[in-house]
Amino acid sequence: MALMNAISGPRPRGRNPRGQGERLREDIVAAAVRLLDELADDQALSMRAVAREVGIAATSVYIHFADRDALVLAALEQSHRDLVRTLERAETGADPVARLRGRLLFLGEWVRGHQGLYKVLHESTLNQRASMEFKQELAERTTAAVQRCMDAGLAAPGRAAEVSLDLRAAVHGAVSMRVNQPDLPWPPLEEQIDRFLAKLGGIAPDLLERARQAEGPAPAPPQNGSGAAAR
Amino acid sequence: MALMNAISGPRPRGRNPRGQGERLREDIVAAAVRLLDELADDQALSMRAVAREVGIAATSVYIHFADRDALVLAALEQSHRDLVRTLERAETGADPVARLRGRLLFLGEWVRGHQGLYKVLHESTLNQRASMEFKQELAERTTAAVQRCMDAGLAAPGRAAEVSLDLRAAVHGAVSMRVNQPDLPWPPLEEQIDRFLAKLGGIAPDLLERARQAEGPAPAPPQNGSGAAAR
DNA sequence: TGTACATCAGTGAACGCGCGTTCACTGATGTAC
DNA sequence: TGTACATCAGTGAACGCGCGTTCACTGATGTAC
Repeated sequence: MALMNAISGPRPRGRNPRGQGERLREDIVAAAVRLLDELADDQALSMRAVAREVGIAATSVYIHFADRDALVLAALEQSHRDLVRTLERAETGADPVARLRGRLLFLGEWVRGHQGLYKVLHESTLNQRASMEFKQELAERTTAAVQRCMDAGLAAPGRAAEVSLDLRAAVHGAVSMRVNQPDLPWPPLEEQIDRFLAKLGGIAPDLLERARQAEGPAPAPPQNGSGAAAR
Repeated sequence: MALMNAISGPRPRGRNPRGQGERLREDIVAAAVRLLDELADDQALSMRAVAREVGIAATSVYIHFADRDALVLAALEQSHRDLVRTLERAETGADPVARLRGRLLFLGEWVRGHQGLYKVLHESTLNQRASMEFKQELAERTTAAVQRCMDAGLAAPGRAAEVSLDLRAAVHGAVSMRVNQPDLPWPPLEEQIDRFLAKLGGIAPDLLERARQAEGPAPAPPQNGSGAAAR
C-alpha cells in the first residue's frame, strides 16, 4: 500500500476517520522530514510544498502546527529521536571500546545517509532562532560511553566530558567537511575516526584493532526510505 | 566620510565618472559581504537587498553579476582572500610550532568575528551548486605549516597531509559547534586547540607552552567593520 | 426511532509581500570628422 | 569650432512567481434528548 502510493504519486488522500486526526500530523511530519533531507536547508522548506507532498490543502498544515518553525522543529525532533533510537539499538555488546567506536562509526554512517537532515539539525540558522535541547542527549550518551572506557581501564584516564567534547568536535568536523564539500577526494572516514579514538580518546591501538575485527568489514548503512541517500 | 555615510543611512550615491564603473562592482561585493555575514545564509541574500544596501537600483546589480549565485561567489571569494591575507600577515616568526598554533588560533578568532561568513563559506548549500576551489589554499597552507613542524623535529613524524586533515577537521568541528549552538556553555577554544595540537599534531606540551608564553595573553580579535561581530 | 445540534477533519479563495529577472530607456561624457 | 554619433553608467516599470497566513466555509459523523 505504501509502495503503491510511492509509485503512483499524489495519492487520493481521504479524510481520516473521526478521532484519528492525529494521523495527518504524523504524515505532515514525515513529509517535512523527507523534504528537509532533500533541501538541506530549513528556510527552503515551504508549508505549501509540505502540503503538496502529503496531498492536502496548504491550510491543513495549520491545524497541527502554528507556523513553519514549529513544523521544522517537530520534524527535527522526530528525526533526532529516530537517530537516537537506532543508535542505541546498534550499540550492543559488552566491550566499552567497541561500543564507543561503533557509536561514532554509526553516527558517521547516519550522516552519510541523511546529509540534508544532518545539515538542518546542526547547521541551519534555526539553531539561532530556537533551542533544540533534545540534541543534548546525544552528547551526554557519548560522554557516558567515554566514561565507561575510562572506568574499565581501556582508555587513558582523564576528564570524560573533555575527551567527549574533543571527540565530538573532531567527528563533527570530519563529517561536516565531507557533507559540505562532497566533490573533494576524502580518505576513509572509518580510519580517521580510529585515529581520533586513539589520539583524542587515548585508546590503545590494539584495543581498537580488536574492536575492528569484532565488528566485521563495515557497518550497514541506514536506509529510512529517504530519497537523500541516493544523492 | 565613510563614518557619515554609516550614520546618515542611504547615501545620495552619484554615478561614477566615466571609466570608473568597476567601483560600483566593489561596492556591491562589499555590501554582499556585509549582508551575508549578517544573514549567515546564502539563500537569504536577495539582489534587491544588496541594491538597497548600496543605494542603487536593483537592476544595476546585473550590470556586474549575471545572477545571484555569481554575486555570492564573488563575495565569498573576496572574503576568503581577505582572510588568507590577514592570516599570512599574522603568521610571522621563526618557530614553526608558534606559527602553526597561531594559525589555528587566528582562524578560530576570525570565525568568532565573522560567524555568518564562516557559515556561508563552509556550510551553505551553495557548496553543492558551485565549486569554491579557492578554499583549497587554506588547507594547503595548513599542511605546509604542519610539514614545517615535522621537518624541524618539533612534531612527531608522520604524514603531514593526514595530520593536517585531522587538525582541520577537529578545529572546524570545534568552531562549528560554537557558532551553531552559541547558547551552550563552551570551554575556551584556545585550550581545545592546544589539545588538538598536542594529541593530533604530536607536538610536545612544553613546546606548546613555550609558544603560548611567546604569544601573550590572547590574540587580537579581527575587526573588519562588519556588523556581525557585535551580535 | 427521529432530529437538532456539536464536533471533527479538513478545504478554497484570497491577501499582500518580496523576490529574480527582463526590457526599453535616460542622460552625461567623450570622440571622429 | 561645431556637430553627429558612440559609449558609458546607470534607472523605472513591469512580469510572473511562490510564499506564509487568514478567513469563512463544507460535509461527514457522532450524540443528547
